Amino acid sequence: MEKNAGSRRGTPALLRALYNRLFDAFGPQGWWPGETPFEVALGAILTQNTNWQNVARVLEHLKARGLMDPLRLHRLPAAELAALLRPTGYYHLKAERVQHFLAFLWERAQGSLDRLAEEPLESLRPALLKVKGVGPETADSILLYALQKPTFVVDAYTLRVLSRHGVVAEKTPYEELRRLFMEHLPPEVPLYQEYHALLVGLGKEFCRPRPRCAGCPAAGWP
DNA sequence: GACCAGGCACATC
DNA sequence: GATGTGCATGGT
Repeated sequence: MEKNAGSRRGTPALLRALYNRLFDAFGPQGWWPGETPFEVALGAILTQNTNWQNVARVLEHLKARGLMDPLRLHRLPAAELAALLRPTGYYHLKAERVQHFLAFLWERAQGSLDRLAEEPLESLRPALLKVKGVGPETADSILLYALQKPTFVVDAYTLRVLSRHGVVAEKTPYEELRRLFMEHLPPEVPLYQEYHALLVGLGKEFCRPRPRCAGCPAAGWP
């Protein structure tokens, strides 16, 4: 157990303090980039282990081609879809994963993210996690940002920031880190969205693999 | 040319 | 259950 997580009593205050400091440093992030829930969900799959700039380029291209649409993408042959996804890397794999998600979306909600959002988080999250190619981070990103469900998104930045500051161990499992936030913060969608976005903002700018945390505004926290 | 980027599934021990 | 590996492009 790390130095701060050891005393659970102080954790809500720690998480609040970090949030406040990040918000002061970076301001509101207004995440996730994307005009529609479908675009957000697609972006969540495409950005797996991939630079967002590459994803953004593909999303714009899809929009320009009139393909930012569940039905049209669903009808696209796998090879054609893969070719469109090429700049995001792992493109054969991602084409399959997008098709699995689309199949799920049609089977479960007739292709409508609005209809999917009618389901409660408790049944939707396990269902999403059964879709091949949708792991916990992708599922939570779709739930929080596309479907407005109060679930916390953990990603590489979340773990790196919190472990560098001694809040958790470096190899803390996904579900444990998610639980840490959800047990100690009120289940508010805007708070969860903003917090995750701020952690990514901090991570991208200051908490990179190396050099370690040069000039980080959260230095000295808590 | 090496390293990195908003993971995930699968094989192996 | 923990660890290693394949998947791949584009920016720095």
